[in-house]
Amino acid sequence: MKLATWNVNSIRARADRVVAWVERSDVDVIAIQETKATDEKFPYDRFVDLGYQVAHHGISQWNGVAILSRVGIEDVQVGFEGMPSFGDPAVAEARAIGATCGGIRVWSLYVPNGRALHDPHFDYKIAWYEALRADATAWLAADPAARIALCGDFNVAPTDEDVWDMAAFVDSTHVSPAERSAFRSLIDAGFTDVVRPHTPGPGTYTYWDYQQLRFAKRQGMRIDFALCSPALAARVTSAVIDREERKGKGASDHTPVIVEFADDTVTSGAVSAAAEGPADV
DNA sequence: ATGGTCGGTGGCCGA
Repeated sequence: MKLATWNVNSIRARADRVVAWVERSDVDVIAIQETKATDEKFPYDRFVDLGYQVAHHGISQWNGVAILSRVGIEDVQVGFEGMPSFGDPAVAEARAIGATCGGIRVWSLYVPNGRALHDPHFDYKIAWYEALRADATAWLAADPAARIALCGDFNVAPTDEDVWDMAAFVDSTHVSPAERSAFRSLIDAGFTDVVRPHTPGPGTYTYWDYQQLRFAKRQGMRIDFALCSPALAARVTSAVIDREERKGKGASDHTPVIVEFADDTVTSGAVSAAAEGPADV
């Protein structure tokens, strides 16, 4: 059972490339961020044709999150309890969608960027983290055996080795103590970065800025994660960061991150040959 | 060269 998370940076500009990646990657569930599309403009058919069910939440040309699944997609939830709003007037942005896929509670999350250390967007980012931590803590408290995956673009490099050079990040966002503390609160709440043990650093990144030839110079950041609850983390067999997908014309500035779980992890919702095939013969 | 690129949009803004 394979689960991926990927900030695609526009699903319409990148539809062919995303479809091709999904097709050859053979993933069962994909959490997508930054679709940059309203629900009306999301290319549902491209993925339905590949056998996926689609849940998308987009309300403007900004943000936008989706979950694609071929193991069922139930109890879709837009946003989480207490998720902060932003702007004047304050609006709830399209940064979180959850769904249960094959017994796993999957969240596709696009954490606010923060923009600058003293920008109102930075306070929004910290508040967003705190609300997520509070809600995620409640989910685990309600069911300590729950299989939960918090997937997405967390817009924080949790450790110094998650950026190419700390000297380049003086007075920058993504590495500040407040942001790292906010990220760590999710870890402390019981969620594990299950990819890191399989993709050790330094130099292992999920994002390279389009500017300044960052990819060619191998100057990236590890900011995309799949944080799993204890019961789900225990079932991980491997994980990879698909650096190849960052190459070439028309690439997103983020790469897909893929986690593989033990084969019997899917517990319900799957429409498979095994479920449909002959029994008691 | 104190920025170099993208995407959505058609006013520059966001990353």
